[in-house]
Amino acid sequence: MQRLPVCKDGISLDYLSRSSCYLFRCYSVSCTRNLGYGNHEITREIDVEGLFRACTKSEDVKHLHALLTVSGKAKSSFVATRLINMHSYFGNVSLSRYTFDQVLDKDSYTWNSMISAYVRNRQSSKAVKCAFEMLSRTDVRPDFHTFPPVLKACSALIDGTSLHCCILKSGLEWDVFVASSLVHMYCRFGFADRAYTIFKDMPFRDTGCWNSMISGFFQNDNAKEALRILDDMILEGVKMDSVTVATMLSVCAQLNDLLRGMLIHLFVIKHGLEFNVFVSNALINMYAKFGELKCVPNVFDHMHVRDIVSWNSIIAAYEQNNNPYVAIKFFHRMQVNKVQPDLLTLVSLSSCVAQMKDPLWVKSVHGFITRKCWITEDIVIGNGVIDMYAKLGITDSAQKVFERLPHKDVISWNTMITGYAQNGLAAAAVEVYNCMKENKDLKPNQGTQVAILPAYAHLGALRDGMKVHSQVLKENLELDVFVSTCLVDLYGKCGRLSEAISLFYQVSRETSVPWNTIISCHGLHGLGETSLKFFEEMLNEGVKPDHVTFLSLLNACSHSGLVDQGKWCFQVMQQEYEIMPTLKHYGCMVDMFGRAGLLETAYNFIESMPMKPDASVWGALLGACRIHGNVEMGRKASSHLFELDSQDAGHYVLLSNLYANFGRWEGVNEVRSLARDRGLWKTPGWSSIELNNKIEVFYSGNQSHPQYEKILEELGKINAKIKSLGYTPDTSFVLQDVEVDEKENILAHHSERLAIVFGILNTPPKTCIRIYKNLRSELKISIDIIICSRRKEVPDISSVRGMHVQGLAYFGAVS
DNA sequence: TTAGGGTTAG
Repeated sequence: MQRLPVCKDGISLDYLSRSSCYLFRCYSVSCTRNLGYGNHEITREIDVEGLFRACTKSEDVKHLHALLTVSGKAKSSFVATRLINMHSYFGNVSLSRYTFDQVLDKDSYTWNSMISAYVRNRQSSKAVKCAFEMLSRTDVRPDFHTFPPVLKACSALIDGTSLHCCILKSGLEWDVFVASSLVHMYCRFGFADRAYTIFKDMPFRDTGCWNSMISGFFQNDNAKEALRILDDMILEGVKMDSVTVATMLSVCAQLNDLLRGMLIHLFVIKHGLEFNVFVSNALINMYAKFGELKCVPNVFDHMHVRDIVSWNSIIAAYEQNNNPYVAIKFFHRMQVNKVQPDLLTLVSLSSCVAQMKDPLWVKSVHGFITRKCWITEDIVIGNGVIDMYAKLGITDSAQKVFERLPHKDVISWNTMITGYAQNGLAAAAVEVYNCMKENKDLKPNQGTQVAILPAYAHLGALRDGMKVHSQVLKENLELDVFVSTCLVDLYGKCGRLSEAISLFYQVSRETSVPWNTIISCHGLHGLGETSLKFFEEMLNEGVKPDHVTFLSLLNACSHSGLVDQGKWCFQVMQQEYEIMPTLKHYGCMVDMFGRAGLLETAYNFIESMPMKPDASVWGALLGACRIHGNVEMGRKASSHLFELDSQDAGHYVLLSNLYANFGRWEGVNEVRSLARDRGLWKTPGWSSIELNNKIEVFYSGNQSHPQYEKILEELGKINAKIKSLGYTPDTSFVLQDVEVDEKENILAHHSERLAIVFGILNTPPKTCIRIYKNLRSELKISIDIIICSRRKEVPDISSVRGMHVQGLAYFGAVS
């Protein structure tokens, strides 16, 4: 229905053609009766006109087509042209072509209609091909109607410029429709200046032409110039119409000018344009971009006619403002209204599912998209599905969809890299990034940098991260707030806090995100006081903290033993900023009390929680029990943990370690066999070091490294040396029931030691050696270790940022 | 009879 021109403004087709409808029904009945005798005939063309108007669905046209074929009328150019149009309105473009091919005396109307039929059904290349076929003929001439639709359809500029030549030859370039279409086409290919030259020289400009130029500048990211053209338009006394208004609403969104947008909304109401479906859709989009969700349902509910774009817009409005549940409600309403979702509906829907993290929705959404074959049709939806799987943590499905994409663009790669990085699989993210760099047709962009930098930060791969930094500087992206925040995070996590701070002060600090980053990385390195100072500065600059800010602060307090300050943060968050604590906030509090040895307080705190504590909360308590050696409390925490999440090997390891510390080996064996029965094994610990652009990974006891013998020899020497300096190994870290000698041996061959020695062997003296260890990832710190035993320097501990205390203890740096 | 310019995307 919506495709029919009479429905353009939402007027019912039935209303317009009630009389014709009656005629069509009578005619059909009489034809069906007479078909066997072959004595019926449509006599007057005016009857055909009425019959076409009576067609309300695809079947009507097919029926009428059959009748006209029987009567021999379908081949006449007059009737065929209408059939071509009617079939194309209902999306049956192949039937349009069939009708077209049957006509012997094709006139310009027939050709123009066929071209428009292709354009109407988005078959651009066929439209252009058909136009060139027409131009090559001598029996028909192109006219004012020929070029506008073809220019709209030009899928490559080469077609556009050759068509421009044809237009010049035919002398049609001053027709206002033709020239406007040229303006539109050149703008579409990014040649706004060329379009403007044509526009300027036009002897007469109608509103449509001004609209083409305004939208042209807007689409070329030049909203300011679009605004200037609008001013010129008003100066020349040309009135804004619904198209101008719809375009200008998008321009306001791009210019970040809500006030102007609202003034246009007033204009819309004053001039009765609010019932135009395009204008209302544009209003919804504008308010959504400004996050003004209050205005959105008002506009939507007042619409008389809603099309698929209206539904998509309101769904996207809530989806983009992190309100997936309301978005889904509108999706259900759309289904109740029997509006079929299209590709863009599903793009928004997959993002909603990603936000809701609802595994039940994932399969039905992916299944629906697959049935429609949309993944092969459009890259955006493929990227959406990858993102959906990645956000739910199902990275292997994301990878499968990614591999099967027929064409991958930069965003597909960025989405895959981000997907791995955000699921803690930084090494996989780096692998994808390296593959991407091998593809010479792809140019990594700002999104790529934002995707890979957190992965490097997570791995502690400072050198690789710095390479990205140099790329950022080359491309003048250092002022981009997303990129620079990632760089602050990278330098911060890798212990280069002074660099992080100087970068931080170069960034725009209007939102909480850069503040959260700088607070968090100081917290990670045990500089909780500094984190609190940054928080104070943030408040002084008038930036509103969010739940992440408080998470970073609580983490900082926890790592620095600032219990009172942590309690203060927890209180301020709720009372002053009305942020309800989540499980993560509770987890941080428990961790903070636990680390400070306040195990009873931590336990009581859990008991007082208004929600059911999850595995991370009990895990924090268990971790604290392990540090402070409280077996009884540890058992309590474990029983809750095993009940909540019996599949996480880490919980078993923690409890087993706790028993081991007290020499309660029967407890150790019990827990270990429990874990084995459930098919759980401890994640092997590994350490890595970056050397000569290569990351070397070491596992404890792994003898496969080519330098293993050399490393072992050097390690023996160092161990002997530090022992002679008075270092006693803390064998309580060895959680196996073996003799003390053997415990020392195990300790001496921990993966981080192997990596450090490899570093010593392969770098010149006084080089800073940076080790990354996977099992301490909850601290997310890189380990700066100064090897004092070899360098004969006593490190000033306060200057060694990002120091891994346990690592330093190994080599006697702290006694 | 046939035509241009507008709204939704990661």
